[in-house]
Amino acid sequence: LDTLVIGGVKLNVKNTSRVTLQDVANLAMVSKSTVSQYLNERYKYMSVETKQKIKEAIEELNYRPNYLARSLKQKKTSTIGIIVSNVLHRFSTVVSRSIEDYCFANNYHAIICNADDNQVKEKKYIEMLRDKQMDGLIIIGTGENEILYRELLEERYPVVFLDRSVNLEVPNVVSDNIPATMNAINHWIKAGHKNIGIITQPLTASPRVDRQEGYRLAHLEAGLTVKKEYIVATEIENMISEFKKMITLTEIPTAIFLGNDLVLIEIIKAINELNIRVPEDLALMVFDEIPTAAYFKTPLTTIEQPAYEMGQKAASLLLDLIQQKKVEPKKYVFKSKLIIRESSEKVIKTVHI
Amino acid sequence: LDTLVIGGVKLNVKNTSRVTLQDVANLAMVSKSTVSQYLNERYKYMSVETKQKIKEAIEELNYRPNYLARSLKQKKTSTIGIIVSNVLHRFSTVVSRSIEDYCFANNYHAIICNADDNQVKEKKYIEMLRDKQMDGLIIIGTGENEILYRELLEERYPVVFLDRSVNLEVPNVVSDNIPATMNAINHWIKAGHKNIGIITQPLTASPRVDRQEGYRLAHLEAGLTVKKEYIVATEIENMISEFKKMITLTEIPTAIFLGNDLVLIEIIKAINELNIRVPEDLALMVFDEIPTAAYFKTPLTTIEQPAYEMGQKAASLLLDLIQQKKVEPKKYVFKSKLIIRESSEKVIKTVHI
DNA sequence: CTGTTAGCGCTTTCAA
DNA sequence: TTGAAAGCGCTAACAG
Repeated sequence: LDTLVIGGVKLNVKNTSRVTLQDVANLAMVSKSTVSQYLNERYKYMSVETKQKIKEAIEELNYRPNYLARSLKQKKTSTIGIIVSNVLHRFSTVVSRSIEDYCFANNYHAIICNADDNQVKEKKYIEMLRDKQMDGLIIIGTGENEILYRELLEERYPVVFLDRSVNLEVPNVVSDNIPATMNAINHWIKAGHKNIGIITQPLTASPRVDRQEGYRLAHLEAGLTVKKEYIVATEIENMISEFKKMITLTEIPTAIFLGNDLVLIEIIKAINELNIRVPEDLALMVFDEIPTAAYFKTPLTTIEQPAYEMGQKAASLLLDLIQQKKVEPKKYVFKSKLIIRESSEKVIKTVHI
Repeated sequence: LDTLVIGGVKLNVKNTSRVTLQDVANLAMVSKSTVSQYLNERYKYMSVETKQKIKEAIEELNYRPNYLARSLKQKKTSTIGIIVSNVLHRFSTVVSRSIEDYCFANNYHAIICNADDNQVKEKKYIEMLRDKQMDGLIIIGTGENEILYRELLEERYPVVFLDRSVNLEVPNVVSDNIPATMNAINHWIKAGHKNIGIITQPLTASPRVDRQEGYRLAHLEAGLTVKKEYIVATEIENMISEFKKMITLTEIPTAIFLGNDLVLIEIIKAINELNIRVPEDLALMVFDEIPTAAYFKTPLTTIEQPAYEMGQKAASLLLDLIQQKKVEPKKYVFKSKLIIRESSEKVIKTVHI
């Protein structure tokens, strides 16, 4: 305890790093509650002198309130948690930045956790965030903790799912994966492609399932058969070898659809190594826009999701939930956009016999 | 309050969402402190039956401890804050992921905040993180809050600076910006370039200053004059127009060094639009590795920083500081690596008279 | 208009 | 081996 003498009055004051509301009250010679009123801007019936005294005491002591104590008492932290499945996706970066912006503007805080596509890690983080009394959660889930998700809902804990949907009564912000992929595949079918492949990560997350489903539906609608050998859903580590298998089939695909940016980064390595020409030997599209897509050796055709808008929507839904406003527990679907560049533009000549 | 009857004993228990330690104690018919002992694994003198009773009560009630309350009492949160200058840099993504990994492995948590290259936002976040009683901070600073930084140090608050150094007695994890840039520029000078440009964001952050300095030193060492018109340090928004000015000088640079990935994304737009050939018309290098650098129309020469290692180091320094271990308040310098690809490889023919 | 009082949910002596 | 009591820093009824 330091001793501070002001106007002849001697006061004990804790050292600067741990000034409390009590210290301010002592110095201003009012009670704790009055200082608390002041801090919470409940000036209704506060005299000008009291206000002034408190203000000076706060400055003098360089006082800052302890949010932990406040939150404990108020039973709210004004903080939300974000579980990101994998921070290395560009999509995740943009989404979490968007959510943070929304929170900042609304005096909330966001804490971002990277589940790293790992179910166990996701579970630990969800529990931790609850234990730290986050007011709510936005989850870009691994999709593999359904029991836990269900528990959260049963306890009426505010949660919004993003990107990856779950079959639960909860708001889901997603993009139109099925129609967007159908549209992309149709573009190729119209250009004459008959042997189209698709590569995604394992089908543990709904967007991957939906993209594969869109691929399938486009084929069915066009009356084309869906060939098992052209459909790969595997871990990043095995992707190159699976790709190599696909392009050594007797009937090689003329076009391949890539499930996301991480898939692209793998496949493009192999394409380069094997000197495959894009799109002459193989046409390519990627789900997810890449900032430099236009400057590739062959500019890349991509599907752009409105990531920023999706983040804003998810954040606003969550804050509404937290503030007990009425929120429909439905899917909020966002439209994504096919951006055609060279990599997909090979025309297949049809041979007439 | 719900009523729960167990073994003929009637107990009042709060509804599931807010089970407290007191509820567990009631159900197990022991005192709060005994439960607390159990939670903190102080089993020393605890009877097997007590342990068992508590265990069952916790499961029965689905109890989870409130970290806020614990932190308030213990005066530590086991959480650190990360201030990132701009999440859109790939470097920041990798660094924060690295720090999070380190924390996860050490039972700490990291909360990431995006200062968005904005001094005011940075200040707000630093204050918020302190008010939330974070045990320490890793700052990739805007560099414009020196007074605040100094205050933190005076209060002996654990802080580590990363990427951007400050002239304070504090641990700084940085890469070798000056020699790395000199090395890169020397590569061009040896190839015969005499008119080399450099474009960075404004000189508010030390890496930008250092990269420009490395550029300058390489010129001085080689006895080449440094031309003002070849040095640009400006906001992203003005970058394209400044670049266009540079390439309409009477003596056009034959090579340009780009300060980071965000600069590249701007400049490459203009290069494409103006149909400038790289490296024939203009050689290019970028500070910062880009995952797809090898697959550009002209594969990009880059300088790769050991971002992951830097994150690990910063995190370990900070945890040491927090645990009162001795930490030298010096610069911890990491070596970056020049990765030569085509974009820089133009040989200038020297004309002999 | 301001102070008293009683907690928020947990930890931690100290005593029994 | 366990429990009682005090208190972390703050807020909010309620009195006065």
